[in-house]
Amino acid sequence: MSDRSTIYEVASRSGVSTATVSRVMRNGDGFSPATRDRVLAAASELGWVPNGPARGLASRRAGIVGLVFPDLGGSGDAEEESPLFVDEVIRGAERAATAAGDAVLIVSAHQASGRKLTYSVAGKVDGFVVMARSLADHDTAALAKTVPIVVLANHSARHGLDFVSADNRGGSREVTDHLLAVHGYTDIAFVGGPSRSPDSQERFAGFRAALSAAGRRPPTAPDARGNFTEAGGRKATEQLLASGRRPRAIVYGNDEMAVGGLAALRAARIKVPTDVAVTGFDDIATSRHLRPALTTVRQPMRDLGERAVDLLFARIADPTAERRSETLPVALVVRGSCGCRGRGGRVGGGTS
Amino acid sequence: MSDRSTIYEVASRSGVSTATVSRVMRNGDGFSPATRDRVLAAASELGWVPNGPARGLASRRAGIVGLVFPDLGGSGDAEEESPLFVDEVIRGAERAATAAGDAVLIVSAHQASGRKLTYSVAGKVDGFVVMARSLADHDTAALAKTVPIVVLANHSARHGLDFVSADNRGGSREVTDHLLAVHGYTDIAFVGGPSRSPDSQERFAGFRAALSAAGRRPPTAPDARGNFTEAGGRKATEQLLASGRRPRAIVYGNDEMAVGGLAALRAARIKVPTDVAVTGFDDIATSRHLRPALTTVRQPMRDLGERAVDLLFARIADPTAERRSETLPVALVVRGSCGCRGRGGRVGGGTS
DNA sequence: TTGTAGGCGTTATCAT
DNA sequence: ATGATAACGCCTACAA
Repeated sequence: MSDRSTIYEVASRSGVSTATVSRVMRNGDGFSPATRDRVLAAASELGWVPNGPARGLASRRAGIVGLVFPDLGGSGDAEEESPLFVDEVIRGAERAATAAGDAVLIVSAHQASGRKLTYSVAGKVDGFVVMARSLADHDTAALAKTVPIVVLANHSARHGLDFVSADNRGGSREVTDHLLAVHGYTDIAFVGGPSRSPDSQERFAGFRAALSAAGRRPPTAPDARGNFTEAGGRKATEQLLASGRRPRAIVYGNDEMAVGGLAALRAARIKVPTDVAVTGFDDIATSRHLRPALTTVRQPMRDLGERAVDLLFARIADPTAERRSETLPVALVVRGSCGCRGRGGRVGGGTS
Repeated sequence: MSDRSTIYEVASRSGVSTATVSRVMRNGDGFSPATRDRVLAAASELGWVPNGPARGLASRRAGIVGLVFPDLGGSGDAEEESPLFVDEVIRGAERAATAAGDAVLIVSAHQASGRKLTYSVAGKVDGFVVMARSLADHDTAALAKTVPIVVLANHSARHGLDFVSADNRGGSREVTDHLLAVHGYTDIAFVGGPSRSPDSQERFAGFRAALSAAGRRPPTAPDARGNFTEAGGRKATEQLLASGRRPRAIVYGNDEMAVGGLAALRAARIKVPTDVAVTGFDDIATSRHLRPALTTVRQPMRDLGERAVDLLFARIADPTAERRSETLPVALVVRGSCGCRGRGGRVGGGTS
């Protein structure tokens, strides 16, 4: 009730040594079924569970992996970034960690507090999965000197860190191809995310690749940019329209911006997809409820989290192994905003 | 690089004792600025951070709080429950914990694996915040015998556990009042959630209270029930219509079901809000993008997480203190689905 | 302001 | 199959 009991009490209560209790609690072998039952019974009666810290200290493994994700500026009412993405990744990570008997410690990082905040928990985990844009590059690098790390983003190749990412480029190319090939649209605008965002860069690259492959000359820069938020997408679209541009289709860097874009287009009395087709990237929950429903690209968010944790475990197991990375396939989700009829489901597989 | 250094190395490298290094790392006082700098420099050079487990063992505090949330059946494509709620709570908890220098460990619990899963991490944390419907009641009770717990749900009063919840009853009563007083609707149906869900029960109670206060005789049971999912809401609505009932308004137990309901009504060629008004509960992200946008009740999800963690800290600090509980106010969010014009924002405050 | 030393509750190594 | 018994890395009185 008050003071938690220890392995000693459980040991004496069940008439065995602490070593045996330890063995039983670790599900290993080296004890008879009878002994096992006695120990478990004693533990249960005392409401005892092995002390994590003591365990971690002795075994040199906390049994906890940390997940650093970008702080979604909870202050205002403006959704700074798609929360869904983060949450799904968290779930995937939790699943993979649990499967391996570990737990997940979450850390929200505001770019600023990055270093300090992260160090305060670095000692509590066996390693970190660091999501893109949660830490400044140099902070990530510094952190990597203290504990094993796997980055969840496109780049970081230059940092020599393990990483896993979605095939942003391939997905972007796929939607663009769809617009080009299936609908025959040729004048397509691209509304990108932050210029420094690797994801944003990759998606633009995919857009360009599709255009090039179709024999068209791709632009050297996005027609407009937003910060991956709904408001940003609206503003970027307004600018695009204000500049006099009237593309037949607009490829947005992500769903949230597409949502904002849809609002801007509606305000400008431009019909979607009749006058202009629209596509996004991410497939957030809202997308299928819009009208027209948004044609977009779905990322395997859960899988991203899982794979990142798996790579982390591998890295922890062998700190000197060669650098590894994985790119997960994405899937085109065709709905109404591109001009296709009905609310069709996913189409095609991913890219490698 | 390979083996992590210890406090001893940092101590000798900076020419002080381990006690002093410890003091510096805990941000306490009792050391000169010069010493502080030397220690920090040494630590930085060695890439050293205090070993969490060792620290936890010695101080008897892991510096970690656990958050148990319901497993959102990641298997199928059906969203079993509003993920937003869980995620926002997680964020709130993370914030409160961080503010106190602690970290948050997340644990997804499938009703089944509840006991086992949870015990495997019970030793790693100083206490748990257990979200509603993540653990069976008896598992929660059992867990509470091992570590301090705060429940995030309406009931649990009977278990004598601390808890924090949103004012489900008040919010439900408020939307219903709105339908009654502002719109003058009298024939209002209620589509509830799982009968065993405390949230569901409270919301129905609020619905009844509003009706009673308006001099109408409230039903003894919801007109239909769903499992808080979109599919469930659709099905429940179809049943309602199939039974021949044609209410002037439908109050749904949550937003997801309202979304499904909207689809069912559309399929039945029943116009919202012209023919029938609709309201939800939760204010999920999708709600404001629907058309008509959904009138609903917003819960202070983030705050719920924060308060729960705060209560947990208090409980950890004083295990023998009296039981405490808190009910947080909710806010009515009036949009188009109830019949109000435009996309008005929030209205009124909460209830106590 | 700083140092000394015992102990925190397990795990893991060696025995038996 | 089961026991002794050193670590494990840090905190925290207690001293100085």
